[in-house]
Amino acid sequence: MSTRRATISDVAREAGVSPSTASVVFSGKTKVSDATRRRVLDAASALGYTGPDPRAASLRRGRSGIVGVVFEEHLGTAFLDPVKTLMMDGLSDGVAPLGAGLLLLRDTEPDGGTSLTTAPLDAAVLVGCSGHLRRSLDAVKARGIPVVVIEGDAGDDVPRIGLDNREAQRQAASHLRALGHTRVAIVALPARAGWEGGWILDGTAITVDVTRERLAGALDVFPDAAAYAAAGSFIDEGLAAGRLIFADPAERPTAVIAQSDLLAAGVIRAAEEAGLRVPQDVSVTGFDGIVVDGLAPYELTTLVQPAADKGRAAGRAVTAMLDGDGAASISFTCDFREGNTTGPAPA
Amino acid sequence: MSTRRATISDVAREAGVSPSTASVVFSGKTKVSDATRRRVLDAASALGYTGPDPRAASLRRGRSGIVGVVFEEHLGTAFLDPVKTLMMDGLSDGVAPLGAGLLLLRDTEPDGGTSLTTAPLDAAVLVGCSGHLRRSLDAVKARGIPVVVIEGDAGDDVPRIGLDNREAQRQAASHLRALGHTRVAIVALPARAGWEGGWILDGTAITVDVTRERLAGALDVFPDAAAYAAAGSFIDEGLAAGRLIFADPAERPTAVIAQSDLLAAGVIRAAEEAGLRVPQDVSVTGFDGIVVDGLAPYELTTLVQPAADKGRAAGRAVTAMLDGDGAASISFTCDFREGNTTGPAPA
DNA sequence: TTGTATGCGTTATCAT
DNA sequence: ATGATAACGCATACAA
Repeated sequence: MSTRRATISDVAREAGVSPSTASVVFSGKTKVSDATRRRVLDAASALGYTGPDPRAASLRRGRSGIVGVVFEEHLGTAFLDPVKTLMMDGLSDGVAPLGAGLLLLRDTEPDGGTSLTTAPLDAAVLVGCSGHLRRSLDAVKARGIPVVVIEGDAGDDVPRIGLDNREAQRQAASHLRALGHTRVAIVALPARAGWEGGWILDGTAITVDVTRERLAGALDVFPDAAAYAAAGSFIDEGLAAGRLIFADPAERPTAVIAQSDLLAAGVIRAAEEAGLRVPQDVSVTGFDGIVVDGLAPYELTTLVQPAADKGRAAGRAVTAMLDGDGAASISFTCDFREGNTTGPAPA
Repeated sequence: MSTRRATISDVAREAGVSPSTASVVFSGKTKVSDATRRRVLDAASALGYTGPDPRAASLRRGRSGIVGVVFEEHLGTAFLDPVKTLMMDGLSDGVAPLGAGLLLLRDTEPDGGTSLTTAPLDAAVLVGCSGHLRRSLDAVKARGIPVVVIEGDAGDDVPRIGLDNREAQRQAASHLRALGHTRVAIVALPARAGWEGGWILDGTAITVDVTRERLAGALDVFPDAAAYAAAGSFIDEGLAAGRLIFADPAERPTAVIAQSDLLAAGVIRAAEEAGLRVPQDVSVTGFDGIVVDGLAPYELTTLVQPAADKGRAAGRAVTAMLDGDGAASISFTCDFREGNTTGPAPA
């Protein structure tokens, strides 16, 4: 048998037309008479030709139809976070008009592997650029391909998809204050990469933007609140933090502001463990507005962030940039949602 | 400024060497004297050349360095499952020797989007091919690129990464029988795509392989056990199923075999709700061996499946196929792990 | 160790 | 509606 795969020229020859005509049959860029289309298609199936080679097409077109998504963490870790997962969904939508697929990339690339510098990308989306993704950013900028950053700051020339973290968190805090709470504790996201969990003290440097901004929002309302930064956004981390916070009955806060819904879920569990009722004895707020699997019957009082919209916006931004239009930074707004985990401060 | 990006020829000219020499400096395929390498690198940075264009390189090489991963669900849904997430990690490892990245693809592609037929893939991995991914499979086979299937059956000519679902589940069931349990209920995974949850009756067609196999394993030991198939692998689904199962005190089983750890976690919660202690009043087994966030202090009695290994094996299989070697199907084995959620049947 | 020549498979442009 | 032509940017076989 023939050892070589058929090319579009083979098909054209078999069909008795020119290669360009055959090409057009597949791309649909120009009108073709039904008769010739038919002949070309028949020839193609006779030769087992399944369509243009994407590699050649992308060279010729200058587009690969691939958008890289860069995470700082290990893939498995990244997707443990429902917010990131939703964002991917939105991103997937956002690049749809481009007809692009998403290539998963990690910040730290194994040697010789496909990386930002060697992958055939049309554009890239960096997720959570808190100083860490700097190298990736440089690589991408050097290649001159469009980039946008979600949840992070990459300088003025890189469009940024953000969130009103500080204002939103302030809203939740104000809600608690209005309910009469004064003794409040904060359970924060990690202060920096590799953070193992611990209290945030005066000298603690917080390099994660999201953590810093949400903390600032809470402190705007409760300047004296103590904050414990967990090692990650997990229920079990919230549980651990909650145990610390509820350990001393004398110092017990009447409300806990958690920086994520998962942390909040853990805090609630810790409260139950300590024999505290939510919200009668202690109020808890979350952040994100995701569905926390297994949290029923509680409905968190939380800030609902438009995670999927953020992804979609990022997709649209790179699409616009590829079309030669500029893309501006966008800041999204959270929605305050009152659930049944907050109530009046106990007397 | 210059409107065109520099190519390797430009660099070569600038450096006073031939294009092939410049090429070799970047690919490292051949020895180059330090002096010329230096000159080429300098010329490159002077021209702002950041390395070979991946599109051109992949056309020339015949490899794109991209492996497609095809899911049947929406991306966000797929990654809600920790098992899939772990599998992705393993897959990412498995294709590392290939130096390949992972392109996320959905079975049902939006028109005109990057798809199995238009993406520059070297190989593809189909996840969960229960009849549904058939079309994707055909597309990939037509293109003649290597495919492997995880958790599913794609015919004899497609290597398959499997699991001893039936035997493993039988092990858990036997464990329960040895503990004296006789009244056992099963909480299964969905019976088919789009399943909304419901009891599995005699006539119920089960098209999801995993569900069918695990069910068979449980029925091998408890032929009369009733089985409720949930709408998905979520804690809340397990909770709903558990409520049904524990509703009638007279018919209450002393043990529940759940087909996933998340379902088991929900069942445990339902038991607590019903005032039943685990494992004193009711035993619960899971499947997967993942860490269920928020389940502490319970440790599930479960079957630990090597999720990451499955991914790794899939990666290795496509790597082997690309190297021209054949790849055989592999079946992995689960490890039975006894936790504190099973105990002797109540008297 | 370096240079020369060639083609990878396509599609955009322009002419017919 | 169809065809001729010319890149797209690179890596390799082979010669020097």
